[in-house]
Amino acid sequence: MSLVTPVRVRFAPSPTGFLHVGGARTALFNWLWARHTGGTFVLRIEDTDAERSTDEMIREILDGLEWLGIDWDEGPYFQSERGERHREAAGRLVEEGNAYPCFCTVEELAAEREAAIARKESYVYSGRCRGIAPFEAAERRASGDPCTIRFAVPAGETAWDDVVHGPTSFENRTIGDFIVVRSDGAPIYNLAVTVDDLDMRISHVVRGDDHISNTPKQILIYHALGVEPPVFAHVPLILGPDKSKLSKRHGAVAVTAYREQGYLADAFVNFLALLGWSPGDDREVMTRGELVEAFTLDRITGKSAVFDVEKLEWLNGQHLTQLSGADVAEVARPWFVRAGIVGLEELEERADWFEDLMGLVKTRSRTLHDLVEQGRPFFPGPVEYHPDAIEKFWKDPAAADQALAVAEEYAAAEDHWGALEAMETRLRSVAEGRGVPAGKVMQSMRVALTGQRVSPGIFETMVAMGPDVVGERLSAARTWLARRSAG
RNA sequence: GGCCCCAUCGUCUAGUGGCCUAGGACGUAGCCCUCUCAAGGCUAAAACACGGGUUCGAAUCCCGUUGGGGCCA
Repeated sequence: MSLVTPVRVRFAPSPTGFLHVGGARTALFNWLWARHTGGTFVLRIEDTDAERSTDEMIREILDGLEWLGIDWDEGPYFQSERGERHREAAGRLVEEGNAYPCFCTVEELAAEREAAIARKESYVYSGRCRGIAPFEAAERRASGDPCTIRFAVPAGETAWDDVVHGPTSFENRTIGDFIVVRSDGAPIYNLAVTVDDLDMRISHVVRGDDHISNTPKQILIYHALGVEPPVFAHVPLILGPDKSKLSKRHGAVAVTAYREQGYLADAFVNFLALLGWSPGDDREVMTRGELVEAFTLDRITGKSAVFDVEKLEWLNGQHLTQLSGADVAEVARPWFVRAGIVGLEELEERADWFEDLMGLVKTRSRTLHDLVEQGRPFFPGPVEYHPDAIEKFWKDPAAADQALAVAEEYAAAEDHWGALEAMETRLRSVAEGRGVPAGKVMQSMRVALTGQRVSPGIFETMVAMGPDVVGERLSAARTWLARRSAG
């Protein structure tokens, strides 16, 4: 990799769809490389397909990038505004004999194709319009004869040293004279991309594997334009669980769907980075800074990777656990508000309490949804007893009630809220005095207080709820149990 | 169909000729911890697609086969 030329990379999505997982990873790799090298990350919107491109999709893409924390240094540039440059380049290609007008009609081309198929050969354009003399071509164009502009592919081979795949080459005869400008004057993708990358002084083109077959054409254009092509790195695709290209069939298409599902941007970025890349040591849970520091293009794998949601969940849990209570509170706050559990003002008033609460529930949660469900019972209001919890700890209502009677007696007498060890010692002695196993008391309390079978330690739970709520919930639980045995 | 890419546990990967009786992670199973569940710790099952070469030696290099994927048609 050249140390002389500054690193300039780009992400060039076409706004015909959302920012999907594959696109996000391509963007991420470019971004990581730019940040790692102190280079420049350019954003370019390839909106030349006017019919399918929408402003809505542009907003969606920018929204997705923003969520992931992928910021750009230049742009967004819009390819649609660069038609003039594309046509200039095409003109130069024609002038210098590297491209020529082709007057073949759709029918003629179809005939050529069918003939090739009949001969069991692969179809490439015959190149017969190449023979038309320039003056004749000019005359026909002037008279309004419709034509496309085709690139005159030379004989030989086009090769490059792909950072990911190593030496890669295509025989030029398999490429065929390809169209660079349509008959309506619109520049074709390969021309537009090449001219844009050239004008934007892109040093490394990092993009999906699906562009490999476009690369020789682009290299040919670079050479015809008299410049050295950039470095290419073709990143393998991301596959669904069935190993086909990841698509809507496999669930979420837009990366922002993962935001809604309760994943942390940092965890998602970490996960994406590990899909097709590894730091070379055994690290897996990595911060954004660590990723930037460790990222190099030559460590990208050549093999496509399956998107594994379970690993994403685990990673998210890891990131959640590593965050401080305050940081978790920061991201979790809107989730609690949106769930209708509590108002934002109240959360801000009880900021310290909420941070402590998040500290308690974060290790038990993998997503922000889990966090909400874990945190819900800590807010005032009636508790719903979860069937699983009843089944597991209140199977015998009489025994549960007996345990709760002990719990009530203990809680009423407890005056050292906050001293966890002392609280436990006391509960154990009260329970022992009543001949009820302490574990039984704690488990029954868990259901009474949270309605769930999973919660933080019972004493931490009590402290977080406070004596009043605990008292209320214990008696409510006994009433409920009594009614249940009666009915 | 043509061209191109790829091939290590179910999944993500380490591995660039000897350090590999193939390492880590997710997931799975078990154990420890324990008031529940996580987290944490320990353990187990689990892979070099196949066939030929090259080499004293191959997961690593070459060829072929098979399989998967992409692009074009």
